[in-house]
Amino acid sequence: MKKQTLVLATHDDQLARRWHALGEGWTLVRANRFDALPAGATLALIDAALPDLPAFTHPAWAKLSPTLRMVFASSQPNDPEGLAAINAGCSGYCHAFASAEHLSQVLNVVAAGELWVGRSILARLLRAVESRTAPPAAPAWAGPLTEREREVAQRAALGEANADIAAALAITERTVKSHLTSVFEKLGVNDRLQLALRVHGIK
Amino acid sequence: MKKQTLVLATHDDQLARRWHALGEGWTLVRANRFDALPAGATLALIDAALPDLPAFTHPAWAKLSPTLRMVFASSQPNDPEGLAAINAGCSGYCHAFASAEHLSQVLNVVAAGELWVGRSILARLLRAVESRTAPPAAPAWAGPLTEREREVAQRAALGEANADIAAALAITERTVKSHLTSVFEKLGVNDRLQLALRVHGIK
DNA sequence: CGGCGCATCGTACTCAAGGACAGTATCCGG
DNA sequence: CCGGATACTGTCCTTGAGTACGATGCGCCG
Repeated sequence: MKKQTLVLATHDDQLARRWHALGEGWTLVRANRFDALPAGATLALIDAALPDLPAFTHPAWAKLSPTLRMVFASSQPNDPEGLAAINAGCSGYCHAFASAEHLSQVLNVVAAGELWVGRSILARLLRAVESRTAPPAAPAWAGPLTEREREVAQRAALGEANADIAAALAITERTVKSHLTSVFEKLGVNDRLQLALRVHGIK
Repeated sequence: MKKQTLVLATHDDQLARRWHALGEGWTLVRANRFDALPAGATLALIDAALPDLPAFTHPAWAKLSPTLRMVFASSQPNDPEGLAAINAGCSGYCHAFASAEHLSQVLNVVAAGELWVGRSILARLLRAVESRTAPPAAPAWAGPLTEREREVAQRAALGEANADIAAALAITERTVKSHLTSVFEKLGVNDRLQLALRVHGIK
């Protein structure tokens, strides 16, 4: 297997020496600045402390990400920064002073085209989706509601007028209002807008 | 480095032979059933097609996960199953017939205490949080709105009454209505509920 | 059987929302 | 200097939403 070129992008000589320790398996190239990333490179380990590092929202990241697989290394990793890095197009996020074994593993994974994020971030991601993949199975808001009330609430929460709901369910507008009154009371809200926010998980 | 024991849990002999190919680096042990997982094992590759596999919600998973690092291997991987597996306590999720190199990588990562999920699931996770962390950064809905209109729209979308918004912004309720009228017109909606759905990314 | 929950429908009332029509003041760029 | 955008305010009016105070019919369970 031919050695792949790995760009070590850091301004910190000490860190650079440390990173050079993971020498086997890679053709190492040093870059002192973000601007100095070699054009043809395909894999880079990027120090969060680089002086000229652009903000994650800067288009430079989007420009690089399609061709360059970037691992963002922070000396003080934290979840928000990690998420931002991944969102910016980085393929990995880890501790800058991690062990050579760990860094190698991260780089191997990323070089293989996968993404790497740590336990902590993954756990946070899972928690985030959990709360939005679970609802469809068990609509938490519909706890004490009856079947009919749920139908009406669902439609009201999507912005349908009472008259439309009545027509759709083949009942009177009066009945729709009746159901909604029950729904409001049971869910402890005052109007259909509050209901909508509740149903859709806002507030 | 002492070889770690890896349990290959599958009922499928063909798959078992295939998995035995990743022999180096592990002490391989075969298990034919979920019930037959060795008590002291610390790492297991589990076939999704196991006949006696309990549902992910079954307590058996929670009982195993603290001591046993499980990689769930499906012959037809899909995101929902992957998410369920991770939520059930598995440390990894991958394709059952993936290459030996790929499986080794997954197992190494998991053995190191990290979690492994594929690009696809990770991307889905990112999208899920993106939509709840990004909005503050780039409110797409506020395209043609003026600064003041945005403030009013934001509050209205959270269910505040016109009078409350007026009080909060130290203006007249009439002015709030005026701004909202502009907002409705610009966003092509009819009332504050539609506005709320738009602002919060529903519809 | 009698109570209870659920779904349905009626009339009447109050009120916030939103639109119609209009006016004043500021600031900025051609 | 004037047109245009923005912010702010006013009055009048219509309408939908929500509530109050009812009523009827049905199925279920003790």
